[in-house]
Amino acid sequence: MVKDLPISKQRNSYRGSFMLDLKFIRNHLDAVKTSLRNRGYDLDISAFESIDRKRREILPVLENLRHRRNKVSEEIARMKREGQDATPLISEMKKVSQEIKEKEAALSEIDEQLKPILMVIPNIPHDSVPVGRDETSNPVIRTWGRQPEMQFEPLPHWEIGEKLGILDFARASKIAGTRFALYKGLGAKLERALISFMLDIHINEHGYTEVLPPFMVNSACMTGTGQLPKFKEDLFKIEGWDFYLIPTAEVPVTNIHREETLKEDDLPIYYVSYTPCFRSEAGSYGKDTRGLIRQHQFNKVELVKFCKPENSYEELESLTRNAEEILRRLGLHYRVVTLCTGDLGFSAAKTYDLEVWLPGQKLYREISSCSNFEDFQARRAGIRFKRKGSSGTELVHTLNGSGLAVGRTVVALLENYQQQDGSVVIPEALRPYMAGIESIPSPLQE
RNA sequence: GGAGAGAUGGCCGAGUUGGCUGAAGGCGCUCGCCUGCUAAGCGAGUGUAGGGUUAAAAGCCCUACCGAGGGUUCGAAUCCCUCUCUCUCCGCCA
Repeated sequence: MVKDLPISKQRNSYRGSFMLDLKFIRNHLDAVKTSLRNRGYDLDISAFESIDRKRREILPVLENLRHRRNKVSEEIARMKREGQDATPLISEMKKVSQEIKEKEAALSEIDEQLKPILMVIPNIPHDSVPVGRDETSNPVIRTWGRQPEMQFEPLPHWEIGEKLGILDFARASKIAGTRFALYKGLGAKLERALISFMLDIHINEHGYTEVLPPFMVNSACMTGTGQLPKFKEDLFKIEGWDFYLIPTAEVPVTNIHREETLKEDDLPIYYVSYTPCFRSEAGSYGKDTRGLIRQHQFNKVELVKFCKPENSYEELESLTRNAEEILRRLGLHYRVVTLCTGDLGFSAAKTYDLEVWLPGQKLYREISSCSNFEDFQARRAGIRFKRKGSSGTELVHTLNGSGLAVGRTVVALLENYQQQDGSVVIPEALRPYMAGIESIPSPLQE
């Protein structure tokens, strides 16, 4: 548990860390360029280098001028105290001051050019990430369970849900529009049961601390986790405010420790958080238009970790296992794939997707995405830690993964547990959360 | 929405007739000493980031940072402006 964390307040969000990023790119230019090309990003080296060079020319000059100013100001103070005439020095310093102002303006202009370049460079994939162009190159690394055998033609979940009277898409679109759902009766209860079920397992068995964050965040948070500035179109923004609806709990939860320096003993930190998620789904017009798969608003239970760099890859494995555990308890057949370089998200260094089997649609569908961001988000958000007995600080590594997407879990349950008579069996593990009922009965049975 | 108060180092808390304060003092923490345990006591140290020096590190030098941004000035934690946040009272409200 974290207690009384000091908040370092002196920086303006990415200024201090901004430099580290710069130095790394400068020192590993070719390697950076190559790994970014693997994920389809073209880094303009010459533009970067010329701006960086200008910056490094100005900085020492500016610092020397400031040094001079500091020294002479001391001298002026001394002379005045001793009743001497400091007028000549003062007038000389006027010129120096003017020069400092000019250099400062030049430097900040350079920073303004550099910042947008740096902020849109994606993370560098981990060595273990397979090189590939798109999702067709994602290797399956393991599979659990098997496809259920059905003696009838399975229906897609939207038909099941509407027949059972637990999902109402028509009225949802009257209330809000397309890509929204209205859950009713046992449908609403099922969604709520899954949230509690997932939270309880992660809290009680996997050691996560539950948090319930704001569902709107400011732009500093969105920049910290990497949604801004590049993916503004995917977000819902509150008009007239610096508030965005969160697209995932990753954003508020990772930003819990923005601009903080944690103690070594605090790490690792595990958080689990239920939140609704809001996504514009810009650019996915006509895709998954039916059912619960792709909604503007959906529920998700999210796992978030902060850890020391040397542990982050084993933490990724255990986080992924924690997410898988939910599917296993629910008896849902799934597979785990590693995202290849071309399919990797902007901020991630490595990602495993859990894909659940959907018999109604006869395909595997992403239900969880578990990523290690290494220090990418920590650098942007200024999340550090201090090792015992050593001076200086280091960036933490951050990870997160869905544990699980709740709406898609409902989809999987409806499609995998549908019966010939139209009812849907509730898996045993979930029954305590459903007031003990064993199935959602078909209206025809009553 | 109206009226006030405030934001300083890990914490508490000085510093507001601008100058030698990166920042008194206390607490905490670290190391050493002392005390046959514990407590107390004594001494020293104790921010972050960037740049330079170095083969590297240590060390040393420089710069920046007293909520954020801008301004005045030879010089600002100290003066002015804007913003953010926190707190108190009144009103309103789930």
